[in-house]
Amino acid sequence: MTNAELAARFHEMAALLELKGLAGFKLRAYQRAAQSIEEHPEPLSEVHRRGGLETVRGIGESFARKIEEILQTGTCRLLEELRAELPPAILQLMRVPGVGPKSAAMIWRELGVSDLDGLEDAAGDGRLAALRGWGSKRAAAVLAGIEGVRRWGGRTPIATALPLAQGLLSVLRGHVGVVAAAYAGSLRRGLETVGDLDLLVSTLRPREVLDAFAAGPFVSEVLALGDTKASVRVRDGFQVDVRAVAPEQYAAALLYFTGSKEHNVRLRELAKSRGLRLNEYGLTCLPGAEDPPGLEAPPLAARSEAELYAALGLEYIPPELREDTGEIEAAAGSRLPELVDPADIRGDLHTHTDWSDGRDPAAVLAGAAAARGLEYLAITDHSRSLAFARGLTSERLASQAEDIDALNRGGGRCRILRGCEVEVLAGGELDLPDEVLRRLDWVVAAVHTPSRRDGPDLTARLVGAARHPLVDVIAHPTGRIIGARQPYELDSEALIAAAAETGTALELNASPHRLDVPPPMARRAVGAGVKIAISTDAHDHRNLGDMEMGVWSARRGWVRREDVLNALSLEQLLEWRRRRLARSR
DNA sequence: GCCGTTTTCGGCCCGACTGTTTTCAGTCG
Ligand SMILES: Nc1nc2c(ncn2[C@H]2C[C@H](O)[C@@H](COP(=O)(O)OP(=O)(O)OP(=O)(O)O)O2)c(=O)[nH]1
Ligand SMILES: [Mg+2]
Ligand SMILES: [Mg+2]
Ligand SMILES: [Zn+2]
Repeated sequence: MTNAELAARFHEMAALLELKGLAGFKLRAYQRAAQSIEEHPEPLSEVHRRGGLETVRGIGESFARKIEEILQTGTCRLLEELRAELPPAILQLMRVPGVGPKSAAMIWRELGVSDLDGLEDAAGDGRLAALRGWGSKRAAAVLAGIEGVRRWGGRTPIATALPLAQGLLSVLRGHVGVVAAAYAGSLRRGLETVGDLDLLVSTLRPREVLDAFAAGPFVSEVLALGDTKASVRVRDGFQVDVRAVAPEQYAAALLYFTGSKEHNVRLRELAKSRGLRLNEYGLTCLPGAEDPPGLEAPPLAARSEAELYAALGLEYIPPELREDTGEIEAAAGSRLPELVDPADIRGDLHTHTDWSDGRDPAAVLAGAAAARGLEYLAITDHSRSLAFARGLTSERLASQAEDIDALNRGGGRCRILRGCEVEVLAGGELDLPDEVLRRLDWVVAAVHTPSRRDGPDLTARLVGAARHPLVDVIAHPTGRIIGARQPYELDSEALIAAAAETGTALELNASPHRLDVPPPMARRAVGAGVKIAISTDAHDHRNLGDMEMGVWSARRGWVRREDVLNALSLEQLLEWRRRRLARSR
C-alpha cells in the first residue's frame, strides 16, 4: 500500500470522527498523522518492516497499531465502524464552502440528507433554511456553493495560475492606495498546482482597496468582504483571497500568507516557546500576567521576513522549502541548502525538433536558446518505435546529426549536442542499437508506452535503462501528467538506487504539466548523490521558457546548484559524461 | 493522540468574516 492510500484512510477517519463531534487536539492528531504519512519520503510499509513506525512524526503507539492493521488488511476496525455508522457520501457535503462538520452532521441528522443532490433539493425547497442556525442567505450560499463544487473540482496548474495572479496584481497596484502587492500562498511556494490565489497588498486604506477589488469586472461572486480580507470567485469559479495590511505589517503578513499552514504553526510554536507571539501583524512579546492590559509591546523586527526568521533564531527559509519537512530544524542549525537558481542554468538537455514531433527546426531552437543565454542545447528527438511522434530511425538520426554538425560549424553562440530520446521498449531493451547511440553526444531514455503484463514492469524497464552504459539521463521517470494521469507504479527507491550506483542522472522535466521527477523524489535523489537534469522537453522554441518552472520545482526538492547537470558549463558537462562513460564501460 | 534544550504530564497557532446567535459558533485562512 502506498503512503497516499494510507494517508487517505487517516484523512477519512479524521473527517468521519469530526462529523461525529470529535474536535480539539485528538482530532488534530489524526489530521497531522494523515499529513505526515502523505509527506513521508519512505513508504511506511518499509518503515514498518524495520519496526520504525513510531519514529515518524505524529505517529505514536496507537496510530502505529492502526497503520499496521491497515497495511495488513487494507482497513482497520475504527474505520470500518465509522463507515458502517455514517453514509459514505456525507463527506461530499463538506466540500461545499460554508458547510463544515457541524452543519453536515446536522443536515444528515435532521434532514436525512447525505449527498450533494439531496442538499441541493433541501436548499431549494426551504427545508435547509428552516434548520436552527440557518436562514435564506446561507441556503442561497449553499446553492451557489454546490454549483461551484460541480463546476470546479480540482487544482490549477501553476503555469495557468501565475499569469492570472500577475494580471490581478497589476489591477491591485493600479489602485492609488496600494503601496505594494505580491502573490503568496502555494503559488509563492512554487507548488505544481494551486488551490486558489492568495494575494497580499500593503495599504493605509484597506477597506477602499478591498471594496474596489471586489467590485472589479472579473469578479463573478463575492464570498467574503471585510476590513482586512476579501474572498472572491473569478471566471470558472476560481477563488482569489486578498489580504490587506498596513505597510509596517507587510513582512509579517507575507510570512503568514505564504505558509504553509504547517510551517506557520511550527514558527508560532517556536515564538511562543521564547515568550513571543507571532501572527500576521508582527512578532510581539507575549503579554505577561503582571503587565497592565492594553499596553502591548510594539512589534519586533517586522521589516523583512529575514528579520522575523532571525528573531526566532532561524536562517532565512526560502518559500519553496516552507512545508515543515525538516527546513525549520535545518535553519536552526544553519544547515539549509543553497538552492539552485534560474540564473545558474547554462543549457537544456531535452528538446524536440520538426524531425520528430517538435514544431521548429533545430536552427530556430538553437537561436532561441542562444537568445536566452544558454551555452548548449541537446536535440533529443524520439526514436524509431514511437511512430505517432515520427520517431527517428538510425538512418534519419544520422542525417540529423549531419544537419547539426553543419549548424555548429556555422558558429552560433549556443552549441548543439546531437542527442536522442530513446524509447525503452516493453521488453526492456532500448529502441536503437548501441553503435548508433555511441555516436551521439547525449542520450535520454524514456518510457512512453505501457508495460506488458508478461514483460518487465516500469521499474524494471527504467532500472535497466539506468544500468545501460550509454544512457545519460532517465526522462520524466514517474510518467505523471498533472491533473490527468497518476504516476505510473514506479518503485522510486529502486530507480534512485540504480541511478546512484551507475551515475545516471534523473530528469526533472520542466514542462508545467509534468514537473517529473516530483519534488519529494528529487529531494531523495539528490540525497542519494544522484544528479538532476532540469530539462524543458521543448516541442516549440517558446517552451524553452518552461525552464523557470523546472527550477522552481527543483528548489522545492532541496536541489542545489551542484546537483544540477545543466548548471555545468559545456566543458564540465562533457567531462562529467566522459568520466561516466569511462566508469560504466 | 502525540510529544519532550520547560521531557512522561500538560500543553497542543492564531486570527478574520458571516449570519441570526441576543453574545458567538462555525467555518475558513
Ligand atoms: N497560521 C495559520 N496560517 C494558515 C492557516 N491556514 C492557512 N494559513 C495561511 C498559510 C497558507 O499558505 C495561506 C493561504 O491559505 P490557503 O488555504 O490558500 O493554502 P495554500 O495557498 O498554502 O494552498 P492551496 O494551494 O491554496 O491549497 O494562509 C492556519 O490554519 N493557520
Ligand atoms: Mg492558496
Ligand atoms: Mg487561500
Ligand atoms: Zn521528450
